[in-house]
Amino acid sequence: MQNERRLAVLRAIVEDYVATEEPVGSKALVERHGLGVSPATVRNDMAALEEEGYIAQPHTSAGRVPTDKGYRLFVDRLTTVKPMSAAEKRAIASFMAGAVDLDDVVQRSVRLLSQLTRQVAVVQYPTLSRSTVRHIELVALAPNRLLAVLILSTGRVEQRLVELPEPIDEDALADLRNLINRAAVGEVIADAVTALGRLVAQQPGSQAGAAVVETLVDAMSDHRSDERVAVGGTSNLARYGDSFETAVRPLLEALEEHVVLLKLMGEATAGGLVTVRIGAEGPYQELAQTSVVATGYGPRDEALATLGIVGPTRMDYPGTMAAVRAVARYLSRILDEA
Amino acid sequence: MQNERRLAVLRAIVEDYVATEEPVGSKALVERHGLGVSPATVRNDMAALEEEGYIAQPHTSAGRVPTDKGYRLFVDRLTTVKPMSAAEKRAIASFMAGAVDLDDVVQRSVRLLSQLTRQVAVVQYPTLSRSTVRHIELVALAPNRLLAVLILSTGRVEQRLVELPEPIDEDALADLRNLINRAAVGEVIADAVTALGRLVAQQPGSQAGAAVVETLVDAMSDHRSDERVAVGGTSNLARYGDSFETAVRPLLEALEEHVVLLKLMGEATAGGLVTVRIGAEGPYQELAQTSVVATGYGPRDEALATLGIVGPTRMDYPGTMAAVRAVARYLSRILDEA
DNA sequence: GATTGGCACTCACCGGGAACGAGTGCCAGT
DNA sequence: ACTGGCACTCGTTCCCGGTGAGTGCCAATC
Repeated sequence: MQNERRLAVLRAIVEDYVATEEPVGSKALVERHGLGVSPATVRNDMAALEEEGYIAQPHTSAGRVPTDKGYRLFVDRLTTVKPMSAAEKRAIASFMAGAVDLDDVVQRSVRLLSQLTRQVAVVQYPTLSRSTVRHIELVALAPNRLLAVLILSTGRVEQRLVELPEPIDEDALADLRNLINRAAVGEVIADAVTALGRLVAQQPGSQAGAAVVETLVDAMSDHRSDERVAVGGTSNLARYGDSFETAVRPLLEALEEHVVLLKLMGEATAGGLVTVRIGAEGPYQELAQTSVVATGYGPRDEALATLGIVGPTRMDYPGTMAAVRAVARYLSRILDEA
Repeated sequence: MQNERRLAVLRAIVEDYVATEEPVGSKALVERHGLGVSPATVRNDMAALEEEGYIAQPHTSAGRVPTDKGYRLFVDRLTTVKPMSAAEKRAIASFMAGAVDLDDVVQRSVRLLSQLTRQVAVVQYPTLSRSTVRHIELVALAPNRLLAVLILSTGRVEQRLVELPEPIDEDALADLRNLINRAAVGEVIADAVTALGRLVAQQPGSQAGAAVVETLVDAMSDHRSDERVAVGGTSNLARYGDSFETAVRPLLEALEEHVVLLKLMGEATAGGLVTVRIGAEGPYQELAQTSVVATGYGPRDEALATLGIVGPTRMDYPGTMAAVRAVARYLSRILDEA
């Protein structure tokens, strides 16, 4: 891939195909983009591009369509990230303003992202693993039953019922609460788990304490809760038009299996870097027709969790990447403030 | 509608059409169901049924298809609720066992319901309005900033940040916590709101208290949180086959608009009563091709919230109704215990 | 009066063929 | 290296006749 014009032709093909959804021919190309050469010349370039695997034709006597490899080259070398306009930025800000809690923030983000990109948006809730304990509350519901509430730095709240082997009175409960909070508050989850373990080892007497700690440790190491995601904009799937059995069904299934979904989104990347997975590059061959545009987010650009969109390989990559990055940035900023 | 056999014919048509997805003709009818009469007789009955609007033919020389009115008669008079088998009951119980919190319970319910019915399942979270306050916790995050956590009888937890106009110390916070809890715990939301209001009126001094109460009252009367629903089984939409623009897109859109969705599900009905809305009977004409099977659930059969499925008018109503009822019953029982 | 067998009729659903046209590859000329 | 010309491919569309499922009606039967 050296020839300059060939790249221009590839770019033009991608842009046209994304816009029209139809295989693009040499004539239409020179007309719509000011390539300054004749269709025949473009045809030669197209033959070369096809030879190298960047484009393909669905059948003889049809125009060309970008392959996964073609899209890949396009996003790697032919795309300049277009920054969001001031109006768009304002729209984002006003959309996110007024969120009351973490749930709300995440919900708004998916919605925003799906509207900006007109694709299915996915936002993972901030992982437990790297957040710190802000407070642990124990609420007596009955003499031998209490509710443990775990409040994390990201604003996440986990709650668990604890059945006690023996009743506990208010004073003992207050002591326990102090003890636990002193050990865990401010610690990263992993450290909090070990600190709480040590606590039990030091005080073999308290059965109630042991039960509470067990539940807390359980909640902290529950990786299921790392799998929480919010999904939005599924109605955009209706635009897939053809190929329902082959594209939409597996995607809908993936969207319900959060583990699968998170694997699909891939590792969260920090610092404004947006990951693009095109078609068969992803881990599931049933989803060979879908691409993922994702990035990480979190306070102080820490990539606590992933966020992004899932859509057909035929999509507006530059615009989508810009939107994903912008939303991740706003979301991170909000977590910074909280 | 008096003739006994005509009803049998209608029932047979509905059952066959639901099973085969194809317009059913007179000959196939007498063959598959032991009607004991000739096709010609059935044709006469069918002509009468069509006259009365219970069935229709897509075009001349095609079989008959039930109309909304036909389905309506079918579910009203021709259907006997088939109880779940023991195996199914066991499957349900094991599926729901081991849920750790309210979120988890609701998630499992949607999943279960969508698998049982092979339709899109919807479960509304228990409404705030009729639940009682179990505990209110105030956690100091900074001298002039605290987190208010509202724990309700259904297991729901709402949390809000409160910015204080002036710093507050630990003792004052403890006092405030006691005061608030004494006023609100055990009360229904509406009563708790008035009780808290009275509290502020009696103690005009405390600005911090006023701020906290304001936030709490706000959270309690926030009707947005009544609109929380969980949706599952969307991949079953892929089975719609034809009619994507007309049926699937509006449905996907409705599923994202929780307000719309709840209106669609209708009023929650208690006591094992299952509501069926067929096609155009619902409030949205874009969803004229979809039916809703729903019921209420809640502790002590109180209908705190709605749960059900959304699917094509052409569905297995008896089986679906049984599944919806069974899941609602289990869910209610779990809330009873909590 | 209800039921039935017979029969003509309708009409969606193929399958095949012809016309069309977008798009290509190649080649000779500039 | 580019371009105009040209033959060729092949999917798409339209038309058309055959087929068959299903109907409505009628006269005959129980």
